[in-house]
Amino acid sequence: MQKRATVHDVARQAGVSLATVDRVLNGRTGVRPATAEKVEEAIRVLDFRRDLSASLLARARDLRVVFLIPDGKNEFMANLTAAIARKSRNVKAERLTLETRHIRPLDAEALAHALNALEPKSCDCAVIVATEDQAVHRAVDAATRRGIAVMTLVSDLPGSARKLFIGIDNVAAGRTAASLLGRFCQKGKIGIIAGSMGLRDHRERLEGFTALLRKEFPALEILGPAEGHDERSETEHLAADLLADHPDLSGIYNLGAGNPGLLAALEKSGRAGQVRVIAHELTEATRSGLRSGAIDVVLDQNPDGEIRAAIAAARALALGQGGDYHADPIEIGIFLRDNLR
Amino acid sequence: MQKRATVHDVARQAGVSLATVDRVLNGRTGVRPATAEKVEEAIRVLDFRRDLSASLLARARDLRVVFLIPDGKNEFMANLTAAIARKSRNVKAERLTLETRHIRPLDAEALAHALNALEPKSCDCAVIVATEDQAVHRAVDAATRRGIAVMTLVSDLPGSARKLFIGIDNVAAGRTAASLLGRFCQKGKIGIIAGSMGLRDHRERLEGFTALLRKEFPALEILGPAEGHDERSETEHLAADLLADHPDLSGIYNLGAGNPGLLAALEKSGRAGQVRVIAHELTEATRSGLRSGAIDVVLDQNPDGEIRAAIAAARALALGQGGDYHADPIEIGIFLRDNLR
DNA sequence: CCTGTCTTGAGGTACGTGCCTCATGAGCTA
DNA sequence: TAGCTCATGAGGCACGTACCTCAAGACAGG
Repeated sequence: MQKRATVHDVARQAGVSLATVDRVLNGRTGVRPATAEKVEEAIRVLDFRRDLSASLLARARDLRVVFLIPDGKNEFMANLTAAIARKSRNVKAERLTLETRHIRPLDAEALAHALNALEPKSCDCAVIVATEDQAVHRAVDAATRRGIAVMTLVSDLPGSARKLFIGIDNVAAGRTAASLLGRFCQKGKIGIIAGSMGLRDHRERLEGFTALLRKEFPALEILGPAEGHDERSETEHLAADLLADHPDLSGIYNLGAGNPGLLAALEKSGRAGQVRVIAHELTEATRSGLRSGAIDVVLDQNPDGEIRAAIAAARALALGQGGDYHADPIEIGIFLRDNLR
Repeated sequence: MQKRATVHDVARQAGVSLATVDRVLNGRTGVRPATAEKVEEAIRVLDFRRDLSASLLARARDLRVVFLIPDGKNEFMANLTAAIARKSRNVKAERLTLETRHIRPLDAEALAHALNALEPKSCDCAVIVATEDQAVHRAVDAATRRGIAVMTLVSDLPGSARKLFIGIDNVAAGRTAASLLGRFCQKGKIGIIAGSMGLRDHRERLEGFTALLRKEFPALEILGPAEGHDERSETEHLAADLLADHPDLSGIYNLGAGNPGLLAALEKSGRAGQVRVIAHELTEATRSGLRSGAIDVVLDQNPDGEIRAAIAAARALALGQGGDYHADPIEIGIFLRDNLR
């Protein structure tokens, strides 16, 4: 078995000193491009990889990962925060520090401001739930230039300098919902409730859902989407109207939040368990809906898995060779009453 | 923020020397029980945790994890092996070495022999796909006594000294299959095909499936289980007979392997796409079945996730304080054509 | 008392990298 | 040529743990 190459080997191979290798590896100034190229060539030849253990040990400080998570009553975001706190305990022994900062939901300015406030001295990697906005876009690029690796979580910011997106394929999630609901319902109408068409993930789910349902189950009539703004009472009204106006309603797909409202409407209509319902994210509300039979299927993002992936990526990105990291994709969790965890 | 306690702090707190702390931490001989207890008390008081980075760095050798995987034509096991190889590249930089050794399938003696051959000098942790057998049981216990942490993968060995089981809840998987198939099929007969009732995971799936189907969907009639011994041709015959004998067959649950045979039978009968089919494990065969519509749902164990969990556990178990490690549970992956990865 | 065994202390080196200082030399400008 | 900047080399300390040697003390049995 081949022994791993060390910085010493790289220095020898490149014909330079340890100090120069160190300068190149850690992006310090004072190296001629030609010399840097020699070092990089040696790294390639030897397939050198920085030893993570030694690297973390030698740094005085831990690897710091800062999560910028929307605040508020959104239970899914609270689950994310809880998942971070859980992981935080386990990674203490691995020289990792996780920090969560809460941002006002949908406040792009606040998010950009928080990003700009991060200093590379106290933050190696930022993980944000992105809002699609120019100010955020600029803040991501600026942070990247300062040497902070930025990753997007749940909601992506394509085109920016973010190193990685961690989240599910929302178009596929929509298709999956349609595929299940189509098999569940032979005929009748399917009502769609969304949070807001201003949200990228909601748009993508809707797109996947309607495209597949139209193509594969043309017998089913699509109603909506109605926008409940992820709000309990508003969602309840929408669902109540759907149920009242359409006695032949056979399914509901709620691709946003506001599930407590949906459940209340189902309960009051007396048709819970008769109408097939698919919702998103395992929460207190959706779990109890699954148990009671009011909800048939919940599609979930698996916050723990996402946090785990973010941490793994942070380790690789902050200390690794950079570009070539490829994360395991986050799978869409599908939960029935019978495989609730 | 509190600075992490080091071995020096432990020594001071316990009123002993560094050497003694080292002896206790690494299980060396020559420490009186009373002294060891003082050290352990200090560890508890300070909440000391061995620094993984430094620990791995100081050891001359890497942390070695050996996987004992059944050989043969089983595509799922091949996927496991491939997942190990994939991970192996990524963990090189983290002072981890993964090794796969192949064992003749269902050969308990061979498995026990391989376990007994492992030396603690060259193996910190063994991961086995357990066969339920006394010899294996004894070999697991013996390896544990030699200082090798043993974990079971996919198939458990309850009652042995194995530190952890990594795999899905097979009873829940069976329930999930029943829950879906019940919603898909309004009436008619459901055929069950198993590999072998001698396999623990197959028994558990069957148990979960039949219990839930009887309770929640009493209108559906259960046929079987028939045993196809995870074999292509045998499974094909069973499926062909089911289809021929029961024109009102509305669903099939294959809880074992042998899916190529099942697909062939469906194809020849001309009823692919009309009979609802649920199978296990994403493989070449089941993927193509999902794409063609012959299979509706595949329940999957997620080999990559299992290997990831095994590695995380190995790190924690081989170097950690031991007992208090708790792994994330492996989720049952549910795949339709529309969320195939 | 002596001899042997067991327990404990003291101190060192090593692992691979990060980060620091200081010296040296090359190349430039005035 | 003197004075300057920049590129590079040389070397050392530090991080926290593993593992080694050697010596000293405790305590036993004879």
